[in-house]
Formats: sequence, structure tokens, C-alpha cells
Amino acid sequence: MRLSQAFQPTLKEVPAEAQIASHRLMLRAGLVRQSSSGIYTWLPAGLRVLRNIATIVRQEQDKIGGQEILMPTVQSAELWRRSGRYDAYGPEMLRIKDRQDRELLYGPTNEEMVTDLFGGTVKSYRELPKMLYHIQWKFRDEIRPRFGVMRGREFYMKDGYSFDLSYDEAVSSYYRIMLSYLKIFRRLGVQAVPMAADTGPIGGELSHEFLVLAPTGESEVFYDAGWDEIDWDNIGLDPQEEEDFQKLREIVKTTYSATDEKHDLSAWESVPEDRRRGGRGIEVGHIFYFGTKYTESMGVEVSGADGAPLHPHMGSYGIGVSRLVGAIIEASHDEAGIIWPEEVAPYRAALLNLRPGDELCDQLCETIYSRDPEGLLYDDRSDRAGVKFNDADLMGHPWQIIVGPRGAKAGMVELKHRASGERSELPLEEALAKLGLG
RNA sequence: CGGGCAGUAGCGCAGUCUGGUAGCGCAUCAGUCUGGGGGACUGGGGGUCGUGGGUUCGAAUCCCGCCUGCCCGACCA
Repeated sequence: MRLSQAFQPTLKEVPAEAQIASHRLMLRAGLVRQSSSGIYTWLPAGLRVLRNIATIVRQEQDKIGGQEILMPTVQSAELWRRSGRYDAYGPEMLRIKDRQDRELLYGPTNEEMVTDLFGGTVKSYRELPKMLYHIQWKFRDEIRPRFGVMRGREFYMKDGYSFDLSYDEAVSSYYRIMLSYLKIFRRLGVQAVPMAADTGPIGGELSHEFLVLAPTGESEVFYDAGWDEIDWDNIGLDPQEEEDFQKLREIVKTTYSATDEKHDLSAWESVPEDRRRGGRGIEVGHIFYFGTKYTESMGVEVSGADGAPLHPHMGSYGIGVSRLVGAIIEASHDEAGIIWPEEVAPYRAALLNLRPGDELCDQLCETIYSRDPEGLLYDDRSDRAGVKFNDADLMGHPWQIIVGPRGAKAGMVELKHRASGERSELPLEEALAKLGLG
């Protein structure tokens, strides 16, 4: 993309309403614009990030047998009356009426809908287990939206639902998904620790939330250093291997972690003092096992091996995709701007032409740009160098390819790594090879 | 929902107390110079002062209602 033509309005000054770093940076870098309280428009670069996160989530869910569907945002009140949650959910649910005066709602979650879908389709134990998920906009009429997309009212969420025949199988699904989640967060470049959690309005008995460690997080967290030390690359935890996620189950059982609400002082005391870690965290995921709560209340049964009907055991699993955009920035930024992890960055690199109009610079830049017009953001604006440096740092591309008249004569370009700040001057082809554009 | 604050140009703000020509910086447009960390100069454009009512000769300014947004608290992906 050529920046001169891009719809990416960067701001030098900070909009007054933004109080925390991620919100300020998202507005300043031109990722989102607020539409009304807790509701945002995603601009091209922000949308790219959102999609990149969704892609990673999708890939990892598919790996463990998840099947993607897409359920609607608007649901009928009737469906929620069947589970009893229409009255139980409270004012957080946005209730709507259509022209026939039928009661509808903007979905805050989809347990009812997916249970109904499943029940109408699956009739035999032979078809289980099943794991369905979708990535869809949700609306919860939050008491107090704040912190930009971190607590919006409208938000983009991956919610997945597992159906198993027995308690044991359902718990296996639960830990398989927990492991998959840890891999997802790792790929997203953030450290997330699972912590025992309340089940809330979803109901059920087994629940963990995932907290991304970031100094500006909303919850205080306490955990055993063991969570920092797991070597995810080499531990061989494969969500597809029964043995492996049972290993994870063991880790969860023996490695303390809790948010302030669930903090257990006596358990904490048993963690050696030099192993205790604390900090703040942002909740980016939440998983639940709730057994037959919905299959029973909504009358969903399948025939078992012996021909007798049985209620499948369910779990539901959420990842706040839009919230993650904010959470990643909270965990990864500096004074100058965002520092995107490689896999989520809107562009792999910014290409800075420090002297547009200079024949050599233009030529060199066009050569580079033609290698990957989709993945490069070419700053071809006629602004001064300082503006480009600052905007590139602000937008946080992992790499900056800097082309100026000094080096251009010698066929050299400068490569700057945003995260480390390291710069190196390299011959053109060598630089491109380093970025995989050779 | 309780408590606090704010709405004036695209953004950041002053002006409101003490009523009398709507301002500043940045951005933007035209031009000249400049050219490796938000440059300089010249000239220009852009406003229902959130909104409805009231007081007044006269309201951004005083009074009342409403709307919207932000912050603190309880809740959540």
C-alpha cells in the first residue's frame, strides 16, 4: 500500500477521550475511530490486525478439530426463553423489536443458538464429538464501556462450543482447548496465563480465564513462576495428543495462578517465596465446562450406543479478538508507538522513501515495493524524513526499510528493527533476503 | 446506576467568572525555500460555540431542560 493513497489518518495530538496507551495509540496510528460509546469503526490498518488475529485463531481451532460456522448477530427472544436466560441475562442484553413487534436481541453470546442448531441436526452418539466455532460481532450493553476496544459494547469474539458424550470426554475437550488457546496467545506475541475463574452467567463448574500480562491490566494477578518457564516450543504439548493435554491438566493443577477475586492466600503461601509472581492482567479469553445445562434445558438429546437418549456435555470457549488488539498494544509499545508482533502486524515493513522525487531513491523504492505491494506500506509522501520516522514508529511495523539519497548511490538501504531499535545498512538484495523478499 | 468532569474549526485548547466584532497552536489548501527524527516563510479556506427553551437592546458567556462523551466505583471476551 502506498501511504500517500492509504486511508490511515495518523494524529500528532492525542484525542482527549483516550486515557490508556492502547486506546491513544490506536487512535493516533489510524486503526480505529470511535462511532459512539463503546462502538468503533475499524479503519484499513486496524482491520488488517483484526483479521490477522482471527486468522491465527482460526488456524489453531481448525487444528484441533474445530469447524467454523457463522451464526447471526440478531437472535430471537424465543430461543433464549427456552434456556431460561432471556429473563436471567439482565440489562446487558440489547433487546430489539421488529416491525411485527416480535422480540429480538443482539447476541451477547451463542450457547442457545448453537445448542439449537446442534440438536436439530445431530441425532446419534456416532456423530460426537463435535466442536463448532464462529467469529462474530457481539453486543453487550456494558455498564461502563472504556479503554477503547478493550471494553467496547460491540466487540468481535471467537466463541466455540464443544459437544461430548461424557463428562470425561468433555473435560478432555476442555483441556485440549486450553492448550490450543495457550498456543494462540503465544503466536499473538503475548504471554497469557490461565487462571481459575467464576462461571458467571454462562453457568457450569469448570472455568478458566486467560490473562495477558500487561502493566495496565484491569485485574491483579498472582501466579507461580512455573507459568513463565514453560518452554512451549519444545515441551511437545500437542493439542491433538491426549497424553499432552493431560500433561497440561497436571500443570494447571500444580502451578498456582489466580486473579485477585479468586486469590487463595493459603495456596499462595505454599508457593515458595522466590517463585511468586505478581502483576496485572487483561482478560482475553474465557473457557467453561457446563455439562448438560443447555442440552437439558433446551431438550437436546442424541441416541447412545445402547439406544437410550442422552444429553451431550458442552463447553464454551471465548477469545476476545477485538479486545486482543488493545491487549497486544498494552503489552507491546513504547514512547514512540506500537510494536507489533510479527504475525499480527498490519504490514510486515514500512518502506520509507526519504527523498521522493530523487530519481535514485524513487527507483530503489519502486523495486523494493514491487516485491510485495500487499505486505509493505510504502511511505511515498512528500513529507520530511522526521515525519516518516515518527509515523513508522507510531504504526509499529516490525521492520522499516529506509531508503535515502546517501545510501541509494551505493545501492544500500537501511533496515531498522522496531522492537530492538537495531539498524543496519545493507546492500539491497541482502536486506530484501533478510525480510524474505529476495 | 451512584459520584465527578466536559462539549467552541479535523485534533489539542483559550475565551464563560465580569454578556457587546469567535480566537490560538497543530492539521489543511496555494506558493517559495528546505531535505536523515514531526522544518521555515508568505498568503488562503474552514464555526448552527452539543441541543431546545428562557432572561436581555444584545448570549459561547447568565438560568432551566434535554442529548452526547469522558473519568472513578460494582460487572464482563
